[in-house]
Amino acid sequence: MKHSSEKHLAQHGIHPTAMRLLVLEYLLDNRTAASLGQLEREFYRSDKATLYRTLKTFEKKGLIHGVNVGGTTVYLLCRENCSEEGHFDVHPHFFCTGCAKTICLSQAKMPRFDLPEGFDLHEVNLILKGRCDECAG
Amino acid sequence: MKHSSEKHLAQHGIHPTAMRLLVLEYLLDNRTAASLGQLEREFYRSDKATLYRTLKTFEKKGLIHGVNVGGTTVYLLCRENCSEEGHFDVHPHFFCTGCAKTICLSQAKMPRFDLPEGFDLHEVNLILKGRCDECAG
DNA sequence: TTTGACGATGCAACCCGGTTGCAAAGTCAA
DNA sequence: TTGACTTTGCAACCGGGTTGCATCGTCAAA
Repeated sequence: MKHSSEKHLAQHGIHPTAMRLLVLEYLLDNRTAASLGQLEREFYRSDKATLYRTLKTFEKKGLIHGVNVGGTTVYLLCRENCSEEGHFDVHPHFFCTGCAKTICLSQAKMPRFDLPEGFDLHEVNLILKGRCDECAG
Repeated sequence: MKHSSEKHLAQHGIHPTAMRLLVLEYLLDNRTAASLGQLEREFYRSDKATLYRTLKTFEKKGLIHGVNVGGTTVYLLCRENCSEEGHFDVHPHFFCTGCAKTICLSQAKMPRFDLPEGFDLHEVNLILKGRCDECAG
């Protein structure tokens, strides 16, 4: 499916290089979030900085979004409606303390929050931690 | 009120040293969360490791709790019912992108979350980001 | 086909928060 | 006073994240 990944990149205005295709396909295949460290381990031949900049490019162009999970940032593919204009798929994420995977709870709605008078809400960072179905039990 | 801080420490089984009293009083006075970095700046004469261990001791003994805000951990005083046995004051926190202060929204209730089948929830990390009443406007 | 511009890559180095080992200093009770 | 235990200070380290810079690849204009 190299073709479709290239298209995917093109749709977000990202020049498709070998590295970028590899990273994108890894994210597509893997279905869970990946951190810079994971990518470093996966693509041990290539450079940290390149991977870092690849992720940053993807994020800027609205292809993935970063979630901070206890100190490190993991990246997940965005749903359709994100672009360079902004990220619009705000939803909770679940971090499994067993397998250390992070998954989107895209179907879960973000609850409403009542802030004190005069407060202005821009962003909600919601991480649920526990064990996934495979690790619980 | 040195006396009351000492009592505060004693209640949690913490030996009251000069450093610990200073840090506790700083936390009491300041009313917002403090990071290790902030403490380093505030008590620039003293050592990072000491401050670090002070915070860790406080946390372990249930006097403060740490909240991860975009990469760095900030610490806030706990409400009454925390101890070495565990932390029981789960609530959202608000991080102001203007003044970089973190405050407890202790009055706000943690919403319920519906997880997929078989998932096990242990901990909720909820950070609201935006501007506080002083920084908005 | 050559040249030049620009983007992508690799390498090295750095920053910063967090953390640990170890020796010195302090505390306290026997 | 001694010895055990705790706290502190110093130094060093670790890992994630980030940047500067030189090199390389690509592509289009000359």
